[in-house]
Amino acid sequence: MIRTRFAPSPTGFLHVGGARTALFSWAYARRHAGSFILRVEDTDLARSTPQAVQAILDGMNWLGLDYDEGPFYQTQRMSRYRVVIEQMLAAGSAYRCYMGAEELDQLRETQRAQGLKPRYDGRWRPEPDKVLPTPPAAVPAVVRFRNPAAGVVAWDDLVKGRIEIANSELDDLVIARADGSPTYNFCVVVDDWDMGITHVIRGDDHVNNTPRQINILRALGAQVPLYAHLSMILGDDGQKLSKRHGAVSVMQYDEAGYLPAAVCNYLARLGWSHGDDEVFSMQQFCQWFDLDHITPSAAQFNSEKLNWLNAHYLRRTDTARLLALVGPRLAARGVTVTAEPSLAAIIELHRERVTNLNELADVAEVFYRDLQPKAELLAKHLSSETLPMLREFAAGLAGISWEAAAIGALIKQCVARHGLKMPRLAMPLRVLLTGLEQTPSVDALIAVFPRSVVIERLARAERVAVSPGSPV
RNA sequence: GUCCCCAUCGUCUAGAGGCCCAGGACACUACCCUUUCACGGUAGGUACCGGGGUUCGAAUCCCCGUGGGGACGCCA
Repeated sequence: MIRTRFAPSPTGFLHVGGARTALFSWAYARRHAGSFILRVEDTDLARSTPQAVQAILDGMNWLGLDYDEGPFYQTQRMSRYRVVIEQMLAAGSAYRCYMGAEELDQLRETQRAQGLKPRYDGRWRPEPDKVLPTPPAAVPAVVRFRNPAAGVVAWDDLVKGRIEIANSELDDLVIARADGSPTYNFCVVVDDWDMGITHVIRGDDHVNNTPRQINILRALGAQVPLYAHLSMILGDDGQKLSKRHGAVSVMQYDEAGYLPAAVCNYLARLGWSHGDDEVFSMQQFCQWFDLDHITPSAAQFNSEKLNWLNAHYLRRTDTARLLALVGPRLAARGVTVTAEPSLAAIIELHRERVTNLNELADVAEVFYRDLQPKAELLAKHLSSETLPMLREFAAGLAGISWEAAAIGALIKQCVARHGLKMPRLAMPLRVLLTGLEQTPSVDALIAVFPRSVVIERLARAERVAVSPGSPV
């Protein structure tokens, strides 16, 4: 039985890197009919917040990443960690260290100055023939793990291949602070062990923690899980994703009008591939996903490709669903959606032309709110040549049946009678009706509006025409 | 500084010794479609970081270099 986990620390929102890690862990469990566990690593009381926990939950929910167990909170497992620490102390795989924090800082500084890797020097580490100093009464002890002194720790990383690190590179890490609280690397080990995690899929910033964790796991007599370290995701500019470099919450993609399916699909293809397949459902992804075919190198986020994918998904989403998605967005903007013109018809007409839900809302807004065309656009498309044709068209509107075909016929008629090309009429119509130069074909566009609104908006041509300084 | 990791078009990637003078996708350019803009269609340019090996043969294996990244906390 395969068991994977996603273990974020709630110190901020769920960003794309975390989301991708969660997605891969989730997909791997789904692929193998295993369990996906959510564990909140909140041992840093100072930085963890309930809002951040909620933000992570929201993000996962939006993406559709459901978990089978959890969320577990490390802060609720403190008694368990304490028990394990006592066991290790008793077994001799951990020991108390009375070296103060300043003393440690000093040591590290000296080592660094000498060009050495800063490490604890093992002065309180018990050895067979070693005489330990007398514990100072006033200094509270930390507990350190007694890391093996010799040999190498190695594992076959499922993404990066075999990684070996000499134990001599590792020092005896603190597993319990002076106040008795357990530290990160230790909690992870106990949790992964207790929760029976078989595959640890996480960011490759944890590669350096892995040998330490393996050593502790071994000291505990626990089964060592398999590890897969995912390389990081870089921002659009190739820079590391950070708050100032556009690291955004996945929920911001929701706000920006992206579909979760598109974001998932995009994230899935970032660092993972299945031949030439680019567009696939989450269901398909879960059938295909495996840990081979994951790239070991870092990937740069590409918003343009995400946009393309989103547009693609938008085109495939049925109108009813889009209606439910766009409606609230319009409401949030204070736009009242009325029966006429029909929002469904507006969406139908524009769904192939936009890349996100907000653009769909933007264009819908034009129908429900009378946005004034810009003077320069009117000046550009209205002329003494087109004005009579426009009048004739507006007049003709009253007597035809209200459908795109009839409207189109009227347009062709007017254009032909004046011996002009189609755009000479289509462009002023677009601008007068929507304030935009780019719209779907005008006949279809007009058919969506109520007849009265069209006539009213076309009347604007007259007002422009009489104003002084117009090119008419 | 020490240790670890990474390296194919601008970007995401295919590629697990011959199928590759390197394939797909986004982006880009041109053309077609066309009532504008998209969509769609067709065509096109652009890449194996460098140097040494190994081999009949290397994008693929090995070594060195270079570049990038990560880690060295009583943070996670």
